[in-house]
Amino acid sequence: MAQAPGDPDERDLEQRILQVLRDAGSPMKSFQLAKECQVPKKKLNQVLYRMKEESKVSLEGQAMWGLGKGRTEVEPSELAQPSQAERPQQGTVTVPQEAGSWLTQQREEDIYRILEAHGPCKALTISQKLGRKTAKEVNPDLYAMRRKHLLDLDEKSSTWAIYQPDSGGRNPATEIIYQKNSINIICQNGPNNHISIDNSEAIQIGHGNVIMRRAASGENSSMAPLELPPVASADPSTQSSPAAAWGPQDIHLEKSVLRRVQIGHGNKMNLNGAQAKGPAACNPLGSPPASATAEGPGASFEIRMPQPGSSSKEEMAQRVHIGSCFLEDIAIGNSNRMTISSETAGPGGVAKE
Amino acid sequence: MAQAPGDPDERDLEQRILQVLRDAGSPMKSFQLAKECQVPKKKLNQVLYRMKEESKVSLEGQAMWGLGKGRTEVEPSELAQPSQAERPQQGTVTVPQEAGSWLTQQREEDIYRILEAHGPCKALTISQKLGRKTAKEVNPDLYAMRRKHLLDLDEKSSTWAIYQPDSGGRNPATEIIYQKNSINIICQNGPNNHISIDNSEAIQIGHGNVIMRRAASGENSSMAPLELPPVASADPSTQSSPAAAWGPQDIHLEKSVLRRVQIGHGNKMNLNGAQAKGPAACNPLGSPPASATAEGPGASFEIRMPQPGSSSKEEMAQRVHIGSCFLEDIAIGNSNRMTISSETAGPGGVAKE
DNA sequence: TCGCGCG
DNA sequence: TCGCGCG
Repeated sequence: MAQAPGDPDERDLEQRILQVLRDAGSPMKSFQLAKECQVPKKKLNQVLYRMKEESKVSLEGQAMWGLGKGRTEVEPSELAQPSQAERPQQGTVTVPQEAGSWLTQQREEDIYRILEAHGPCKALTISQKLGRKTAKEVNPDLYAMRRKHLLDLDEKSSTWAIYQPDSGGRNPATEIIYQKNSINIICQNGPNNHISIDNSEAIQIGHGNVIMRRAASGENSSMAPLELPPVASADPSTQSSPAAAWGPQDIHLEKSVLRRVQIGHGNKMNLNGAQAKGPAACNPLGSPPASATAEGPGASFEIRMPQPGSSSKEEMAQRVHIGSCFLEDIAIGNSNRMTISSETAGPGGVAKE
Repeated sequence: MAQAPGDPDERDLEQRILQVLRDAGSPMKSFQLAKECQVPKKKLNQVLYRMKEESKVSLEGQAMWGLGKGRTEVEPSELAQPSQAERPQQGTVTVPQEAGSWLTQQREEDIYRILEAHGPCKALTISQKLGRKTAKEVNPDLYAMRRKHLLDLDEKSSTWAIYQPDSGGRNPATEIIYQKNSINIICQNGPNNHISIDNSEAIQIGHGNVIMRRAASGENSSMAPLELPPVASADPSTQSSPAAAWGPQDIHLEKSVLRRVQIGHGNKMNLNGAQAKGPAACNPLGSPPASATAEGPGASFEIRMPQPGSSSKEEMAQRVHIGSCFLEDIAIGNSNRMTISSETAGPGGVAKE
């Protein structure tokens, strides 16, 4: 059978590989092994991967090889019975189960921390911060970490970053409704809707919300008071709102500047003498939020969720994600009320009711 | 330069590739192309990947090639200026930017739906459910979807599944609960809880919480005011909120600046007077806004998890993640109330009452 | 299992 | 850029 190497050259190479790995005492990169054994890397890999199947060697990281569990030509059946606590008999220290997985773990944590501290960067940069010289030295780990969904590679810029699973929609469809207007009414009936809002102000998301805004002083209310009368009539005595009718919410906010926002059902918001000022949120991300601050009355979204059966089975869920946002005076939920009475909003401003 | 193919064979092959793709009218697998062009796949790929750099072809899925954006030798500079609305002049229908990405999208959605409905399965199974015969036919898409973190491959069992980013901790190290504040009450009973809060102040997470804040003047009360009245009973008189109706919450905050925020159901928030500083709100992304803790009364977390016995079953869950955020006067949960009466919180405070 | 183009 | 073993 092809069980045995068959080719004498391969048998010889196999022994050389084992010897080199034993001498090294630690896992080695395949290119180093190829150099030591004086064979082309392709030939080496052919043998290495076969030896891996036979548990003679193990693949620690990408292109990183160590001695496997079976250090000699041991029958798998023999290994199956762990006899006693008599394992570490051939040197090789201890290393119970997974040969160099601890080292792999350490390397991955190092990489993770670098990306945490430094932000996205190229493989070469990561390597240098680890005291290495070439991207090649970290690429195996990087790609392995991508496979584990720890990292993400932007293939256009060859930039690695910590993978933020929330930033992208789960579903590959990922519909995005982009809004930037003064008054918007969006009705969603289907499931899996996704709304992305950017740089907005005075927002209501949900059912039957009300914003009462009485912008005083300032600019004479450059864009009209903005009053949004009760929508879904969800105001039967102010509060006895039948929460049962409300549907689930899945809210995802990212890279946004939000002010005086209500997200939920049956909310109310009273703003007296609002303060549109502020340091324009200091641009939390990078792209300028500038437009939103134009002190327009803001945008208003009115979202109607499925309401399949009316009652709340397991549907009454809220999923909220807020990332890289600047939020101020926000209410997210059901039956919220917000009253803001601020005077002397900005510096110098002395608004007396 | 090596810009031009140079090798006449390659030029010839290139033309054949383009002709075959044009005749086909849709993207083709590279092995099909190799058969049509009668060249080894390696040679074909060498040319295809070079042509890809020149935008003559595009890689739709893995090993799936289509005609690229630049159907001829168009200089990138020419494409850079979109002149007018005069784009689609070279035939090839419209297809503004991405050639066959729509097909890719369709295939990915099909795969996603199969895994959604059927649960984890092997590539062969997926292929068969798509009406194909071999795993080979879906593997390119599967691996591409793994790279996008849409799918996960269990390499031991060769099983594909929809990637659930929540199931594993982000950090390879493991879960970290990091707390460093004056008042912390954390109760977690449910499984798979994960809480990460950074640089917080006056936080309430849970149901039926109340924040009463009346920060007066500058220093004076650097740590005291914050009162946390009864929580559990949720004050039924005032609210009569049927907590049983409230559903689970899944909240994720990250890299955000939050002020006076309520997240939950039936909350109340009263703010009288000005708000805290301003500039601390800058830079929510880069280095942590450590200043937030400077003189804040600390953070308080009150989390009520599933409540095994009483009301709803396991539904009454809250999942909250807050990371790298600047938070100020936050209420997350149900039936919260927040009253903030601060005057002249800014510099040169002049406390009034 | 396969995506592979690799110099 | 590179992980590549590929039959």
